[in-house]
Amino acid sequence: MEQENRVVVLIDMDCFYCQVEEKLNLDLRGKPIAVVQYNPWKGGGIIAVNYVARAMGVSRHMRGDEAKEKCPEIQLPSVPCLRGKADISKYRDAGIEVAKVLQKFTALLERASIDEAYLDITRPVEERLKTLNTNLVNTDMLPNAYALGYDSLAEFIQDVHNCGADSIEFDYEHAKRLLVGAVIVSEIRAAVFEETGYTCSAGIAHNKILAKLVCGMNKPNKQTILPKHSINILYRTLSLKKVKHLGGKFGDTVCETLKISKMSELQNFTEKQLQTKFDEKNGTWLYNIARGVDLEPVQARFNAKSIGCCKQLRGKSALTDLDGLKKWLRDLGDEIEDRLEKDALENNRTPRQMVVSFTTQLPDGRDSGSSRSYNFAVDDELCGELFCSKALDLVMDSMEGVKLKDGEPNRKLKSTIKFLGISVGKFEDNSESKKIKKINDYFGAGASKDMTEKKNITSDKGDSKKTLADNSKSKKLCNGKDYIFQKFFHADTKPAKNELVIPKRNDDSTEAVKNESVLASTLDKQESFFAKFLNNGLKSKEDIDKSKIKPPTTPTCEVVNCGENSNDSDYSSSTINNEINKSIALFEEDPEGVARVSSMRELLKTSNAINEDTSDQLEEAREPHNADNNSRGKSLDNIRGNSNNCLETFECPDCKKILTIDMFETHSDYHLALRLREEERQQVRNEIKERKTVVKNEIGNSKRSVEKSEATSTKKPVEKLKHDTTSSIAGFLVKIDNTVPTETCAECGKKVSVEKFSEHMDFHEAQRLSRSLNMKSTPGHFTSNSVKRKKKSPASPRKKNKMPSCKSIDSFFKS
DNA sequence: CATGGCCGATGA
DNA sequence: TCATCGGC
Repeated sequence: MEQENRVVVLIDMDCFYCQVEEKLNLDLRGKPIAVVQYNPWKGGGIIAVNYVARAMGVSRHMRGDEAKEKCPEIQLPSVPCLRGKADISKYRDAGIEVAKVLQKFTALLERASIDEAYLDITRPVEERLKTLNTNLVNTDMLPNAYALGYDSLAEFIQDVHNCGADSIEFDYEHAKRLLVGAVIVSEIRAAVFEETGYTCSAGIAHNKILAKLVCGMNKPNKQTILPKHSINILYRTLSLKKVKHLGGKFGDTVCETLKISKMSELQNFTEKQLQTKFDEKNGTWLYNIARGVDLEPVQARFNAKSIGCCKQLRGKSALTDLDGLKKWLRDLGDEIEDRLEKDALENNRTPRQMVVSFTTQLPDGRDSGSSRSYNFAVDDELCGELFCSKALDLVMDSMEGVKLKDGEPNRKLKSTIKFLGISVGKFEDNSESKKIKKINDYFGAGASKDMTEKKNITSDKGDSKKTLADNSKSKKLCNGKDYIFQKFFHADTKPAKNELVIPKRNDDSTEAVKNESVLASTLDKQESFFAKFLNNGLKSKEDIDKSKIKPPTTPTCEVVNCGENSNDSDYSSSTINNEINKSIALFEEDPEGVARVSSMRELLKTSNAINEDTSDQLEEAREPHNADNNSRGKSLDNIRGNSNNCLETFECPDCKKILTIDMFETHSDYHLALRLREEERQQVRNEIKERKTVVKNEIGNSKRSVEKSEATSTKKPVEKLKHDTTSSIAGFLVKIDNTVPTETCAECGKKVSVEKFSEHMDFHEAQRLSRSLNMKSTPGHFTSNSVKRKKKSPASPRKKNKMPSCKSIDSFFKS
């Protein structure tokens, strides 16, 4: 699964905002429409145009009034306004709805924008190859699909069937995978349509940039394959500026300094030449992309790393006084509060930082942008009021306050503000702090004392003997580990020897606030549970052995939704990403694993395989480090080391990763979550299959098929699982027998048999974890009244020559 | 006055 | 940490 042989897909929703409006208002269907915002002035600015309206010459960059001239019957639904700003929340929600469908097909999904997502389906393709004979793939399985460089898809399929015998350049193994990928993408797009009613287009290639490039070649509601041997055909006429990252100033300088304009011309330069003309990094990037190579991995990211809102304050609305500034900061802060509230419910996370940014008019007339950040204190109440007041502080600070006039505390600002924005980011997972809180509660009164001790340690620069190893809470912490074991394995475990230090988030407000910043910086370094799993998991046994010499570093992970960053990482972020991909790949290699219900039970059986030797060696390895922690920084590192490296390790029976005991809970939940998702994916596949047969049956007997369609599509997902309830993880949720005593789950309201209750709670735990992994595990739902998909093979005139007519590739793109 | 409001990445 | 860029 080398980077060059991936199957990467870009899914792009067709004129998304228009589709959302059409779904919400049936009157708009089939009519020419454009979505506008701020309609008062010249009919508002157009932000989306549907294809009916495009055919009549309406485009973006037009005002509503212009569109009306071009197309008098055009409908102009308007983006609602909230607090004086355009409110795009309904489109955001729609985007999430779509992404949730996509996510059922692969966890390796990167949401690139509100309506776009990259999918790495390399693994699913390999899986499908085991059961699907590519020679049986035909155009009926690929409606609305195209292969670049071919006049018809059939010719490309024929090439694959012939193993590309006609052409020397033909990379059979790769083309075969793209073809199978295209079959999967057809299913994905069908599922999106079935479940949401939205159409989308897709590009299928071996990397992100190419997938993005070809996605736009056939729209709407179409998908395009880019076989390797067609890249040069594409590049011959492709403007360099159409390639992602080259659309801006950098692209301009590349074109100017090299005196080129087409992508293919970039191939005339050596890597060295490109590196000297630009810099090393850009040089190799250009060299690679000129040959269709882009190694950028698809990141597993569902949620945005930041949530922000801003407002352009042009002309008269520019801010000149303090009241205006306050008013807008309050509105922006309130919007952030609203969105954070929703985000916390959906994603179980909290931001650690806010940034306020603004632009002001300089004396010379030029605009100047600035931004200032604030890290939330532990006891900050994250509300609009706080955002507003902190933002005000930051703005005032960097603008040197208000200008005073005539003794009166006047409200004139030093310079007018033309743009204002607040955003929050650096998210931290709530489940982690909740778990920590739970453990703290378990420790009882000791927790608060521990906190003060820790504060002293972190702030006490010179004192090296106060390591965490020798304080009195060691015993209690051992009990805490037992507690974790008992909760998740319902079994007694032997008392542990090594201490487990739990980092604490909850502050004791009665304590002095002096050291708050020190504490905050300690928390800066705190990793999410999942990050710890990943970073520990990516160490092989050999690495652990090596760590006898050098204490293990614990790189933070920036791929989880918390968006952790790390400066002291030994691993590049792409390496970490690869590890995520691998762990997901491991899960995908085991589709039958669904049958094994309780990995927790299995883990219990094998949990005795604790490697005491390794842990002892690790303990030794850390000693010299402990002895040398004079500086505060070292002391902090030491705390991290203690909290992250619980010293007993074992091998996960599911994925063979070496784990530490504190990762037990998280790791088993992780596997459970992955299996659960796989089950969902299978459900989607079965649904699609079922629906296809239903459509076929419809031809023969329309009445009967309607009944069947109703029967299959209106069933609740849980009921659908009944037939294989014994082997299914989702069987946790199914009440098998009415006579069995049940208990109502406080979390989801479902009735669950008492016997299965603990497993049910585990399920919720897994769900929470799943959320923290950006992999939501909401059961698939098929609307019963959604329009059935009509299959239609593209009736394109079949030409003899394989090379396409030399129409400029640019002409495929909308301006 | 006139793409505005997003988001992510990067380099110093 | 902040400024700037790129793209939807």
